[in-house]
Amino acid sequence: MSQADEAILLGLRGSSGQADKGRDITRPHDGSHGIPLIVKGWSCRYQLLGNGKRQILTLYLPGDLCEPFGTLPGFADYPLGALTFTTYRMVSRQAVFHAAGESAACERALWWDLLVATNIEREHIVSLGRRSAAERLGHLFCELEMRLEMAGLPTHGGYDMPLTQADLGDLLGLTPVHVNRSLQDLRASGLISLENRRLTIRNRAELRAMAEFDPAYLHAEQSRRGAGGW
Amino acid sequence: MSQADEAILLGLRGSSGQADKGRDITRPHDGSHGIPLIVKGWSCRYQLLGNGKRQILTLYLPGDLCEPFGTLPGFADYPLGALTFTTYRMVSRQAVFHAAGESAACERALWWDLLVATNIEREHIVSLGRRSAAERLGHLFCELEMRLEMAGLPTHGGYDMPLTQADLGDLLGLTPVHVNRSLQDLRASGLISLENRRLTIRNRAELRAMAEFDPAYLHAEQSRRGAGGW
DNA sequence: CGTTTTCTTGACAGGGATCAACACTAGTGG
DNA sequence: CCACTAGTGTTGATCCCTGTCAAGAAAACG
Repeated sequence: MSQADEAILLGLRGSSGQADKGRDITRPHDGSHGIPLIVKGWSCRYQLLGNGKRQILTLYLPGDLCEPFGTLPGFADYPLGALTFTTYRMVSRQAVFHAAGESAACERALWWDLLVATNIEREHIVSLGRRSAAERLGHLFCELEMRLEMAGLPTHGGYDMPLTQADLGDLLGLTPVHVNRSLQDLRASGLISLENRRLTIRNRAELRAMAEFDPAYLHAEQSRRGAGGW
Repeated sequence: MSQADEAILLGLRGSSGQADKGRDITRPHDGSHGIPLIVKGWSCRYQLLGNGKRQILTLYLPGDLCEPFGTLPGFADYPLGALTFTTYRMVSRQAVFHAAGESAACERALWWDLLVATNIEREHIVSLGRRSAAERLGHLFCELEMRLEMAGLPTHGGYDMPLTQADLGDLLGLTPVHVNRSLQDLRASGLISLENRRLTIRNRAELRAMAEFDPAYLHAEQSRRGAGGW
């Protein structure tokens, strides 16, 4: 995708908004506002259960378009909440479709986004189903590093990781207490350090190995390339 | 979607194929064959882990189009395996796009399919992250009942559920042994019966309540309706 | 029928949950 | 500037849900 095409997508018009930490950006049944494009901050789609538990479904970082092609009316089934103070832009479905029609590279970028988002959710399923607590954390930290890098954010010497241990628990299907203890294990193993909401990967190779993190599913090599062979 | 439109989608041309139980229908890097449309049998997309564990990502029932808009070349990241003897048809991406262009209802049906598939994966995440073993099983059985019904397959008086307890474990992130014991609990509670691969829901209301199954995420009411307001 | 797969059961171990304090940090207001 | 408060991180003790290992039944299959 060329700079120009990227500019088209990132420059999509739409009403800007912001949400404080803990507030919802979007809720089911509150009318279709369009597709949120995260400008700053971390947010997530989540589900609340009867017993008060929360499960975070997907994490959105700055630059992420929440659902590239949006939803049909009446399909916004899960709330979108701000995990930190977040600013965003609501772009209309039509604007996105228009951009896709204008440039083949744009359209391809949107498909790419959709498929990578799907893969991220699938890796999430693998983590929740078959990985231990420490492995889930390790996998997440590896994924975040790559995603931030792909979004053009700096990750040299670590990155800011604003999630609380409770957030991590809700994302990875664990209790805050157990997140705490697993983090200590990771620190003790010399794989990471995490203090003041700043995460540093101290031994990337070993961390990736223990978490079985294979970056292929993020298709980073295609994220900024020209149109492929289709 | 009218009968005619549905016929267009279900009647999509493509090379037919079949796979015995346990064999793969599609593997990463084996060239792009198009989009598999399951005709008969149950299949799944899965991932294998280093220690031999398997995690099933999504389950496909007869009539399911595996990824409504297909993937981009080089994006088939997970194998598609047959859980029972399966027959399928490989339809080309172009054919699907052509059908979508021909009829607005067709296009809408494809979007619907994409969004419902996404919701199913998200509920899967919730189950794996926050539900107990018995709840996961209960939720799955409720979901399968609805999906089979939506696909036009009979569910009156129960339905055939060909998955082994090992398959259920790989789907729900559990051990076969624990699946076995949790099933016995569900039977003892009078919620279900499962024998000879036939499942009967004995108390739907209570089963849905204990699993917190809310059918809304499947959007059944829109699956066979005409074009909405978009 | 014999063979393989699947289901069932028992004993035991362990990862993660739960409950409950306490420490630390940061923001607030007097 | 210093309590005061609320949120977050840390730790300990204990419980239990689920995993592991192993062996038999039962069913499916050729």
